[in-house]
Amino acid sequence: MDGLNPELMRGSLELMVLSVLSDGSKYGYLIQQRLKDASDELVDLKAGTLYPILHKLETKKMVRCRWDDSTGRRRKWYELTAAGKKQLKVRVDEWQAYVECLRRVLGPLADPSPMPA
Amino acid sequence: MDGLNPELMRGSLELMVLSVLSDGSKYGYLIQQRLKDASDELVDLKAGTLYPILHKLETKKMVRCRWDDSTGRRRKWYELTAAGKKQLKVRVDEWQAYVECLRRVLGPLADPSPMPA
DNA sequence: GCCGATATATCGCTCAGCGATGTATCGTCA
DNA sequence: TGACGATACATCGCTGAGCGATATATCGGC
Repeated sequence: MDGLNPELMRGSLELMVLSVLSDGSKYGYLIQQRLKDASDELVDLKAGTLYPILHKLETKKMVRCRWDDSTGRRRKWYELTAAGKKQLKVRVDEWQAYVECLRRVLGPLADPSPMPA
Repeated sequence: MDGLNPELMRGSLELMVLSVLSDGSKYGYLIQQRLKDASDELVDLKAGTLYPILHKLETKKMVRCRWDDSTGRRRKWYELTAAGKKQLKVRVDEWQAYVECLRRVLGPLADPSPMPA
């Protein structure tokens, strides 16, 4: 995590990983890069965060994985399972509900208040 | 927390408490109720969560507080300090940035996809 | 040959949230 | 009157996410 409040990110990292995997299988390091790109450098998942997440997703059968040793670089490719895709939808819905809820709680504070005239 | 993913809420609870205090001073239990109301029952802060947050905000001088023993009910009223109001603005901005960032990361997934025709 | 980037893995710390528990008062209903 | 649920505040200790630190190994460029 970089420019964003790290406390806020807690809980949405798994969603982000699932999301990045939704447009095709990727290996860990690539996921990390894609996430950084997609977020304008704001989300920079540390290795100590990313890999445990991937292992957890694998245990829960949300992703399947396959080692590729054909190049010098050992790479572990991850792909969403059907359960993973379903889970992603659930997580996105949870996220939308959360945002909507916060909007309600924040009330007028949530509105982009322009410079006072 | 009730209908929402509790993992997601982590990190935004303090923001919510500050937010509820922004329209006037309140005591703990009242904050809890207001938050529940404002969120359509979705956010139900437990006492074991709320009071430590308030103590922390007090320690950080984000709120000032005053006991009211005039009624039988011992109540501790909390009020945002100037620093607290400033902090609230910062937190709201962080929240907006976070939401915007997630929208970018989720990409097409973030769009409300209607029933397929 | 050294260094930074690529690539994965694990251990252990920190800290937020919260369940459990404790205390005390109030209003209501039997 | 006594029981019970709501009001009102507090603290202890557990769980689990995130991550810093550390380890290992390969690759390309200078």
